[in-house]
Amino acid sequence: MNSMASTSDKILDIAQSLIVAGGYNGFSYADISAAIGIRKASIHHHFPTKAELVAVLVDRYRQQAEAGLKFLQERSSDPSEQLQSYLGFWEKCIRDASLPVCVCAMLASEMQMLPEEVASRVRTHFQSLAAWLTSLLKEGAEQDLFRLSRRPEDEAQALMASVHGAMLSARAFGDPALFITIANAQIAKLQAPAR
Amino acid sequence: MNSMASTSDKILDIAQSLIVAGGYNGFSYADISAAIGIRKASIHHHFPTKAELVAVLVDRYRQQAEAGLKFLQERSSDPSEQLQSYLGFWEKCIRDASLPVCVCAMLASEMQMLPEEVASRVRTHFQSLAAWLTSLLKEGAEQDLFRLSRRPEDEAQALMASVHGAMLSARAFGDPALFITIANAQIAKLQAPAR
DNA sequence: TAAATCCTACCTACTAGTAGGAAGGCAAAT
DNA sequence: ATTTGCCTTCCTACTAGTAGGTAGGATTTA
Repeated sequence: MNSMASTSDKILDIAQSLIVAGGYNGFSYADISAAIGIRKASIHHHFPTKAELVAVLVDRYRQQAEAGLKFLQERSSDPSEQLQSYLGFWEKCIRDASLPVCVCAMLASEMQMLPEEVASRVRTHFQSLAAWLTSLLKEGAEQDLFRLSRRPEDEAQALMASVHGAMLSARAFGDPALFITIANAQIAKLQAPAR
Repeated sequence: MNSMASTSDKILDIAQSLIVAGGYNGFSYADISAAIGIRKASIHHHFPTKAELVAVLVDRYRQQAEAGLKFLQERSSDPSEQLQSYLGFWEKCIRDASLPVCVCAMLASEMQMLPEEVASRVRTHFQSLAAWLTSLLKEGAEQDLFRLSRRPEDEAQALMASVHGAMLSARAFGDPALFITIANAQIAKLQAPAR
């Protein structure tokens, strides 16, 4: 499966795992070169500059994310279930360390020194995720599954922040289980107010 | 005031502002050198290695943070007020860009490739902040100011995650106001369930 | 044959870190 | 009082290694 992946995809795969480990400044072409057994210059053939590489990487990540969210929407019409699936996805990624943190969350922390072509794409991902969560909360509120104490837009921002913060805490404490603990506490706040 | 600060303090000040901008791998001795008009070798005199520099920096940051939190506790016995002051402090830091994000939150994102002497200190800060928030929430719950839907420890983790995530979102969107919007939404969830 | 892919070999700029000396402050010995 | 010597601070000059990136040739694929 990995052996028949194209070289450029392999490059992006490795780059992504290096970015989630150490951010934009935490990896080099030499690192990728060593990881997939290809020379530095060959990587430059596929991605002339580092900024371009990461820009393409974020585009690919955003596409995958949007496809994934769309899939969740289509699989279940229950907003509560969709939210559970979304958080379950991340729980799995964090538990098996396949993607211990959102690529864009990682890059967002370095926003101030990111090349503009990367920064703008990270912003776009944040916007699209916020929009997805907003419509999810809106629907959930209409179906009386969630009780919102703020505008759906603001609640979505709060939820997104919780998820990103939970990833950070899980990483800081070296405890993957902490992610779902925090996420569940947040869900409880969305559902509890009724009782 | 800055002119009578010791050289090593000036080094730490600059290093801190560089770290919150771009993380551990986002600054170099040359950057500090250029910023305070001292040679690279002189910085190595004060802090032999980069890991040592950042370790001392985190120690200083943690001391300042703990002193600040203690001060908030002493200034007001009202947990609700203490929480407001804590969030107000960060709102100001983010608004005037003096400290747009917690140093340890920044470093935590790079946890996996941090020197152990730095990583352990970052963990310690997270623990001490979580402990402070836990006792704050516990007190608030006893005084019927907060309604907790989970153990105080878990609620504290959720709150801390929200704060860190809010910092990240404010940065990603380039909108300092977003921090307090998210923070207020979180406070509302702590207070609202009663009605 | 032509394009895509990957290579060797190289570039300049920068990385953290070191060796060793100059300048100044300070305190004890003269 | 002045000299001696130590200590701190900062310097110039340098190291080995790494950063992103390039030129141009070889090999593979269509």
